[in-house]
Amino acid sequence: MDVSSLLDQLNKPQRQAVSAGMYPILVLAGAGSGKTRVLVHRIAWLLQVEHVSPYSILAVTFTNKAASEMRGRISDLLQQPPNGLWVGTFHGIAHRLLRAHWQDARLPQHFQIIDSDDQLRILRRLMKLLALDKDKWPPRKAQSYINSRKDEGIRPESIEPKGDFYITQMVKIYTAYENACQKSGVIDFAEMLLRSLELLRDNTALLHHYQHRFQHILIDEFQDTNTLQYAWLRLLAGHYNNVFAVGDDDQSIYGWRGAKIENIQQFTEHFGDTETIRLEQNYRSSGNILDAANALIKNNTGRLGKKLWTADQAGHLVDLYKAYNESDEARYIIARIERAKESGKNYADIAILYRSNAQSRIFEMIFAEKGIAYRVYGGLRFFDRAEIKDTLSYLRLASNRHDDPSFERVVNLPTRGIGAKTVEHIREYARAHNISLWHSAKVIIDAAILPPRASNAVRGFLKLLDDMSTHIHTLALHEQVDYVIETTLLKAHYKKKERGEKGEARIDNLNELVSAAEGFRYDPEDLHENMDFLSAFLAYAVLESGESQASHGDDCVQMMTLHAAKGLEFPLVFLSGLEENLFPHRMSLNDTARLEEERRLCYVGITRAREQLVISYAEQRRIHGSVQYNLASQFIHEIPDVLLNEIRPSVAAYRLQQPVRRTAHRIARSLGDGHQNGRFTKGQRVSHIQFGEGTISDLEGAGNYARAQVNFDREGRKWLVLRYAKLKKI
DNA sequence: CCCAAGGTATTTTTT
DNA sequence: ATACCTTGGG
Repeated sequence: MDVSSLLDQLNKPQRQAVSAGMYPILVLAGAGSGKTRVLVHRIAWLLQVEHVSPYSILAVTFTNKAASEMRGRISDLLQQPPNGLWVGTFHGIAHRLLRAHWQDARLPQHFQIIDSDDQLRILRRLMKLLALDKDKWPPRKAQSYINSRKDEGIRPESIEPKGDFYITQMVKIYTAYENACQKSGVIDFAEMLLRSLELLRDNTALLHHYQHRFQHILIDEFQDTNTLQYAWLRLLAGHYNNVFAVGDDDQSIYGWRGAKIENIQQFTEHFGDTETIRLEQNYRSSGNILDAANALIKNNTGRLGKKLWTADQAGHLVDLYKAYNESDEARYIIARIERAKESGKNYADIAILYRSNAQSRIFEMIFAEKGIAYRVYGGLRFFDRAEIKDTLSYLRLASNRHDDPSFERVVNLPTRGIGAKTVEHIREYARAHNISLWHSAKVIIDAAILPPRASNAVRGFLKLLDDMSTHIHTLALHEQVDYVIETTLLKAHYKKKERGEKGEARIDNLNELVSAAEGFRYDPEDLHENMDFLSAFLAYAVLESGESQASHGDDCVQMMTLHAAKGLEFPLVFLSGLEENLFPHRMSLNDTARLEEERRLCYVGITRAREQLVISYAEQRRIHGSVQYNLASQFIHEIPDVLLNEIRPSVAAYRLQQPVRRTAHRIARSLGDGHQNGRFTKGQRVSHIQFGEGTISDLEGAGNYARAQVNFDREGRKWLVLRYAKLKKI
């Protein structure tokens, strides 16, 4: 391919980025500015102009979807698949490294990946073992503690509790958890990255090999990297330092799960001689929408700075609808969707975005009422379903019998007379001898420790596993899956246990799993990486269980959270629920950094719209069962009035049907605004029969739903429903 | 072993 | 409101 044609299709800064020299480059790519295009063209440039071997290029993304999109677009541009080129997610690449070097990574050859669900199960069990009261020590807290430490690259050995009891406990749990995983030959998501970082760090020869191999490293969505991923990149890029990072600090919305916006903000400092290129021309949204986005994001501090512009028309103003309540909001939006459909838009071109998942409900109800097709993104994914995970657990045991989490999951599923007591015996023995549950069960049977009935049941289970592994080897993957579903009686179990729709859905899913196995092809690049077909499928199931992001299919209205909307675009976008306490979320109101992340989230939302953006908020909204009265979001006020078209609500009939609520609304509002509620005010000292004395720190709701948040001297903060709490003023 | 009742928490989510 | 989980009884 000739050089000019590669650059011809690009604008000036894009060209500059694609054809930049061999040094660290940061591309600040605004929303809709063609960042994937730049990445793909950069790779083509390296291959065709710089004559870099595909073998020495590594491209890293966060999601499987982004990775496959990139792969597809590279193939399209080159008109052939780029063999030898590594394109994958952080986890996918780490996984590949670990498979290739399992011994150096101190892993069993058939190690398995566990998801956060499995992780939590393990922790629950371990914490029970450590005799920790689960009310005082919630396993979820331990889980997030462990994951956060791993994301920071910290092992338990290097944590110094310094007398802090809480940290001492967490370290104890972290250590026990690590041992348990190691013993079972399983690794969690964060472990995958940490383990591969350590693999490289501790093996000079390996490190040099990969540092020399990957002369060019490209990263997408750089603003989302966490400490560990960043360290991993720096280590791997350490020799050539040819890092090509693409990202947008204004779209960093994953700080709450460890992403460090500082990584992009400090790129220049960390990598020394770098070049920063800004892609500011937007090819997506019309002028007014962009102006609104720019005006909003201007309120954030510490930005790297960037101003989107478009050659496009100003287009429509941003519509703003002030709804009476959430139902009014939903009806208005859906009425507009119907109108848009009539004037020729497809449902699939329309998205409703919201801050939290619970907001989708009211829309769903009205869509159902009107018979309009819709799709909600971000539900339970296929491979996360219980019946699928049950089946996979059997398959995992067939592949690695020491996989304790899987053993625990299916040892008595379907019920086969192995009760809690028996399992406890097996666990006890396993613990005492530091062996896996499967091994323990085997020994226990031979030693005839258990009562005969339990013993027989366990023997039956072990035999099932044995038969399974011997039979399975001669079968094709989908036959293996089918074999397991049938011989373990899982299918029969679901058929019997859950009659009706739910059970049928489960059976369908099991059949679907067989089809998935049948259609499963694995990357030939993995063939030599110590992977058999089954292992590859199991890894795929955990690692790429995805498809929770939008894909257009049937013509239906798209509904999703703002987080799920990142990277997507729609001609018509409804941004709903712009109220204080909801968006920005109440949890983020008191912290500047978090508030700024909410603002970036809003920025992401606005920039999803191509032609028309409609923002809405409700004066009152039912949240957690009680009515709240929120002010319009501060973000609305940050958009200049000249860009907004405020829509006068028509006095709809249903409004008039609810005069009682309206009165209640007025009363509550007058009370709520003064931060008082009936007899109580903020700051009032009160006493409670059970919790003792405290100070009221917040009030909300009205009538029977009125609640007060009380900061108790002994018990801490609690929300109490005034009607029941019987608080006494002091 | 299963079911019902009661208690509790309820932002965002990929791998 | 509601979904999820725990716990207690049959």
